Amino acid sequence: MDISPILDPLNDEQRAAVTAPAGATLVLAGAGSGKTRVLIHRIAWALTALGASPHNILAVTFTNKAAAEMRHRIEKLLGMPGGAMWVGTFHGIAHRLLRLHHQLAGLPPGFQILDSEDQQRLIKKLIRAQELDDTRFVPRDVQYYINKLKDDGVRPAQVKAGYDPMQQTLAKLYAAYEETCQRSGVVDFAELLLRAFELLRDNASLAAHYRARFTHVLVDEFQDTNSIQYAWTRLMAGNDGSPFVVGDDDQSIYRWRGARVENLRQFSRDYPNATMFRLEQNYRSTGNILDAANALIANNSGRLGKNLWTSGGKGEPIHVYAAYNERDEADFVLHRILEWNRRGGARREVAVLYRSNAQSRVFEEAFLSARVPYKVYGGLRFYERAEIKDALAYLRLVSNRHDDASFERVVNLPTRGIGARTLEGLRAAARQRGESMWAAAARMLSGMPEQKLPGELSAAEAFGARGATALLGFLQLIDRLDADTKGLPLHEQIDHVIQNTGLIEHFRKDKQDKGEARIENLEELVSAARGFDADALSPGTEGEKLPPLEAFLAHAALESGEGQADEWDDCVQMMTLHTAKGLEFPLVFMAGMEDGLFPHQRSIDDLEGLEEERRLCYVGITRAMKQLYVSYAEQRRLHGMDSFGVPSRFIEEIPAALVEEIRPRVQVARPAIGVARFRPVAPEAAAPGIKLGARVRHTRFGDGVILNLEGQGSQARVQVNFEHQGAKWLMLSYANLEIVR
DNA sequence: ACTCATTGGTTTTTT
DNA sequence: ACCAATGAGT
Repeated sequence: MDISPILDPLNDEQRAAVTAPAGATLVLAGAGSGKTRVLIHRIAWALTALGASPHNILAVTFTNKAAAEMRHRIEKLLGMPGGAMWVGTFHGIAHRLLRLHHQLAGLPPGFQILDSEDQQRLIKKLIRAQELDDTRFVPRDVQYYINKLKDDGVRPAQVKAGYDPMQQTLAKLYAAYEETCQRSGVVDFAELLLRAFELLRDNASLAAHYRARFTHVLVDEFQDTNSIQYAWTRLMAGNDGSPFVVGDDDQSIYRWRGARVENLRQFSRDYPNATMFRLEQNYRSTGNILDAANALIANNSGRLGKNLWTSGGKGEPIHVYAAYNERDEADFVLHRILEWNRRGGARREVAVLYRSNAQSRVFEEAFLSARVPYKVYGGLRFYERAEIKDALAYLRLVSNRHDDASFERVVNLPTRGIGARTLEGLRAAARQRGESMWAAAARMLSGMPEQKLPGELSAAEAFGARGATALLGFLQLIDRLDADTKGLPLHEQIDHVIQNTGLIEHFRKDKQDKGEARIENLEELVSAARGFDADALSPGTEGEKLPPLEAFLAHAALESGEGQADEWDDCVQMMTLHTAKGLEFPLVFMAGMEDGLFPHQRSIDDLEGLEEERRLCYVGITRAMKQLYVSYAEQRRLHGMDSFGVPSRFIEEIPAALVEEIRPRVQVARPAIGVARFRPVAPEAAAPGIKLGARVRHTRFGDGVILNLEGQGSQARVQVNFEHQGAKWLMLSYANLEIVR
């Protein structure tokens, strides 16, 4: 086979990495240095020069999108289908393993996947069931606690709760949660990974089988792996196997969800013979943009070290705009985009990046009124919509009666007279016997004589006559749906369920326009099912055939369905900095660059958090190919309150030589000659009594002492050390400080 | 069971 | 400001 297409498009560094000898390999790849390309060409290299077959390849990514792209590009490069390769996300591949070996993994054959919303609802139910104070045990926090333990591989039995009653209760909740999941036959996302890990850890011969098979294990975005993913990768690759991992410690922005950058270092320790490569030549951005990124990230400690360079030119400076407020900022961005447009630039080449989703609003309003098409990424995805999840819950019950989460979701939707009382009785009964709600209901309503446990109530006692009838109706409904749809094609199954559960009527009643949209979404679900082809999604199935309904449900949970339909419309792209990772745009705006917003207030105080924010900023800067605009608002309406901001510290970390400040348009009356703000104004003149050490009062921040003064006239700033809020920089002209004493 | 008012809380996101 | 979740009242 001709290997020139594999090696020719590569630079020296890339080629060295791609042709590395079989064995552990670590590629530190800077932003825009051809990371994915190296991964893909490495696979091609393994298949040609190293004599591997597609059967031997396991390639793991974090997102479905990345996995799909990888498969696509390999097949294109090699000109052949790579069906026998395992290419997928950590979760997808873990899922596949668990389906194949569900018995060894201790799972029922039809187990289903709990997404994080389902998980939270279930946890909430458990907290209530244990009659705990849900202000002390916040479902979200408990969810985080449980997932953290799972990410670290800790099972309930191994939790060290000590004598702290809070910890003990949490540990009890974790145990109860696990029990419920196991009984219901459902698995959450963290559980997929943990089970797959334990499966290999506890079954030496199975692990040996896969190690023998996957002689080439490749991992993308290695800096995003958590402990379990890393441990699993090691089991899969073996200690003397050939893991080929690619990552960039400077782009680690998911520490908050369990990612461990340390895994990059750990890799070198665990594989002392590993070859390491650095990709530092950047093909994306101008020199100025790279210099800015390099300078910024140099402020982080403990980096593995990397300096991006380009053979291209310096390009334009980084533009910094100090907006008066957030609307002025949006206006500014809008006009620059119109200008870009006028000069022949496409809208899809432009990205507006921000720290948090709420910030998109002002831009949307500005774009809307100027009729500039835009697309906001993020937000609710298809399979996460309430009505879709309702329909899926029915389907899940049809497929598995013991799924309590689904049971609770739809037992009274649409309302059929199964109220809180009835459910409480049912929950209590189920808890007492340690069975699912379905099982408890069926048992109590069967009318069969049974042996009662002491203190157990009869159906009539527990639910009342009306509740009992209604509940029986629900059980019969589900059974009927199951019987009526057996053997039907998937989409007809789903259509039948939607038509016969009363969901349509339920949403039709919705007075607002929402009901209509919901019904359309349900119809869309049917057509999604019609187009669903399980084989196309996980090719190379070797006896891992799943009933179509179950395959579809797993698909819905694992791929929440990021619609890529209108990606090619010519729209301005708007998204958070996190979402932007891995993408590139000729023109990039980073908006809302104010301390407290970015870096975010909640990360500002600890070093680790701040460094992660800095990496996020690094990610943002390195998205830009040709032009980068950075902006902040001196005044911003946040949570309904006006507040004054100071420029993000990250702006100052960009060398001044690379920056060109854009002066705000002169407001209101033009000064007669020259620029007023350059006229020296004694601080006293602007604000009497404002001097170092003075005690001042701020309407929001309270009392404090002036630490520092800077700037002149309308640009004057003060740094005040507030008694309760700590030190803050404020614009003197907006801060409205009152001198105390 | 549904409607309306009040309350709390607001980073980032995949799977 | 805005959303979701809760609680009181019809």
